[in-house]
Amino acid sequence: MDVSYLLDGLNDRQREAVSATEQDMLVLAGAGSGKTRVLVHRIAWLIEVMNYSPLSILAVTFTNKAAAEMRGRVEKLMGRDVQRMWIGTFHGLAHRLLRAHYQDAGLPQNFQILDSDDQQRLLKRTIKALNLDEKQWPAKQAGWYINAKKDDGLRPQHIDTYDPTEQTQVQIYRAYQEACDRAGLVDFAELLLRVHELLRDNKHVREHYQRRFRHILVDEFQDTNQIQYSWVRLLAGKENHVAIVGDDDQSIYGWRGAQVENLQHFLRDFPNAQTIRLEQNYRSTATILKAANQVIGNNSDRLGKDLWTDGIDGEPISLYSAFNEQEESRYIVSQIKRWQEQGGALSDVALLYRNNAQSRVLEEGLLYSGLAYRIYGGLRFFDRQEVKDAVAYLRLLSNRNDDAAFERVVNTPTRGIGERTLGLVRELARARQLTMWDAARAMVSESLLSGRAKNAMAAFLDIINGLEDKCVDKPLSMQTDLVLKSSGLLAMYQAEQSDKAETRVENLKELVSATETFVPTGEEGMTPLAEFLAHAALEAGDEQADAYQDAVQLMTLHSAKGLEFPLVFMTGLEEGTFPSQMSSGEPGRLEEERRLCYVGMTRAMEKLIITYAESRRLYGQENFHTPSRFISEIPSEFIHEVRVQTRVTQPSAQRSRFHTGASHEAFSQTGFQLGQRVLHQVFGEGTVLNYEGTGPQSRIQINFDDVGSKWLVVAYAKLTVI
DNA sequence: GGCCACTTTGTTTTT
DNA sequence: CAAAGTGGCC
Repeated sequence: MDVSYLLDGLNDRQREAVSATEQDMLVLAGAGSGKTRVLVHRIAWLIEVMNYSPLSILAVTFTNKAAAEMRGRVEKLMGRDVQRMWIGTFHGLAHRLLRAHYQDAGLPQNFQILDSDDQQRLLKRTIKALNLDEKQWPAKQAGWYINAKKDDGLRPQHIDTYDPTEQTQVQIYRAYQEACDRAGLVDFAELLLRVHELLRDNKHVREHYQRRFRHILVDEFQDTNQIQYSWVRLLAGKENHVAIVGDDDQSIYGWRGAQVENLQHFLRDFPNAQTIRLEQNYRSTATILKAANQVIGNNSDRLGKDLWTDGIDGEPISLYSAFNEQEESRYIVSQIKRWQEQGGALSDVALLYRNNAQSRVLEEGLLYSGLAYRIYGGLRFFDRQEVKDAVAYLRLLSNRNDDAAFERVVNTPTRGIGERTLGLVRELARARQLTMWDAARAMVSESLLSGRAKNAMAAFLDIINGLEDKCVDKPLSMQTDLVLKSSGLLAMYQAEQSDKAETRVENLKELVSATETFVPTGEEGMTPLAEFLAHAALEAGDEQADAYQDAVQLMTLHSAKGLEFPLVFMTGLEEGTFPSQMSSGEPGRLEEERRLCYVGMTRAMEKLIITYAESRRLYGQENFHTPSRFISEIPSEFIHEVRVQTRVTQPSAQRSRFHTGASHEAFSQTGFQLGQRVLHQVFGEGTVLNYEGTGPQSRIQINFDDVGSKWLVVAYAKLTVI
């Protein structure tokens, strides 16, 4: 068979990785070096040339999006369906394994997945039940602690501490885990940890999968945590081949347990592994690459890698110093407009920022100028309140012991089961080690509740039981429809008088159509409902946005990883914002911020524009910042400073003269706006920084490109708007 | 049970 | 500053 198409168009390093003989391999893939391409071709090579069955290959990614893209590209390249091949996320594969081996993993057959929101609620209740002060022991921190321990493979009994604070955290961890186990609930970290324990402790299961998966490929390996890596090692056994792809310079998730060190550990644990570096970049201009290389070069302990391109130098990186975040936004808008006038598409433009709070001012600027935009990172479909309510009913149908679902819907819509009644149920559940459902049943049958509460609770139990009878042998979409109607959920939202309620009803209907289009795989004795519930938990779905609209893309630097755009704005490059205040002090954290900067810069294909604001409002307070250290790490030869902002020498004195809000409008009546570009006959071009007074006596401060900042009387200055 | 006023608390995100 | 959460009151 002619397999040359598998190597066509690849560079030498890529070919080497694709066609490597059977051995372990570390592919150090720089940004834009064709990493996914190599993975996809490697999989096809193993099947077509090495004659491996698609079933003997395991490919793991972090996000559903990456997994879907990989599967799609493999299918396209090979021209055949690889549905049965295991390509998925760590969590998706863990779920699949636990469903198949629920008994060995010590789980009930109908276990449910707990998302972060559910986990938070359950923790809150657990902390309350332990009679701990909720102020002193916030559920958030407890969750953070528990997840971190699970990521490190630790159960409560493994944690030995004399620190009283940690002892309490372990106490919460233990109580929370007992609650999960009783209810058949598995949180995200638990999925991974359970599979790790399953493979570690069950020789039979482990050997089965070791025999099956001859080749294991892991994408974005720098993002793996301890437990994910030990999974890889367990599945690899002694005989299988592991290929990992990653980039230590793009490790930006250390704060959530990812261990870059895993790359070094891999080289230690797989001593025969071949290292292949993909350093040729096909994305950015040489200028952008050189600048990014310089920045990341300031980090220590790198595996070492230098991106290069045989492409053009391209334009210099623009650096714009704004006076405040409003003016930063105005400048960005003006540049986007210029891009658009030159024929550029809006969807080719990305605005990147360090934290979500920064998006607001940018958004306002775009809105004001009428430019279409799309913000990433909003609420996703299955995260919406009304959708979660409906799903909780479905979960309860599937598993009565699901305490998280029970608590969510027992009084939604309100049916007279208040906090008092629930308190009694919780008490009984704790005393008898029952789930909420069983405790509620006991309270009704043993008449432990007052008449009214008893009736209300009995009615709720009847609704759920009655729904089950109605749903027998019905298609999933009809079950969902029945749930919405019988529970009163739909009626509740329909009755609500707000603009929100309308979209909520729409979302509930959307949920029904989602169940209609959902195609169950019919796997290992799972009901369509069970499969759908897992799908809802593991893939929270896309945000509801018109992806096809030509719109500017706004997102955090983190969510930009893996994407590319012809024109990229990196905004808010100020000390304290980026690098973030939180990362100061710890060198490790600062290096992660620098990697984030590297990730941001390497998103840009043609043009990179970096902006910062001298002053920025944060929590209602105006703060002055120095430009980010990352700016000074870029050699000046690659930078074009659009405007040299004269340093504000006495910030507090200067600040008192600033005008905002209503007076700003009055100012614009004079014909000028802050941030506007103007021309003076003697001083040349400049930008309006500030003003004082109104009418003929008003003075205006202009920062001239050539001669710096000056105060001029508007009436005499003879300024022209550019 | 629902509404209003008060307090608190603010990185980065996927599963 | 503004959103989210809490607590008191009817």
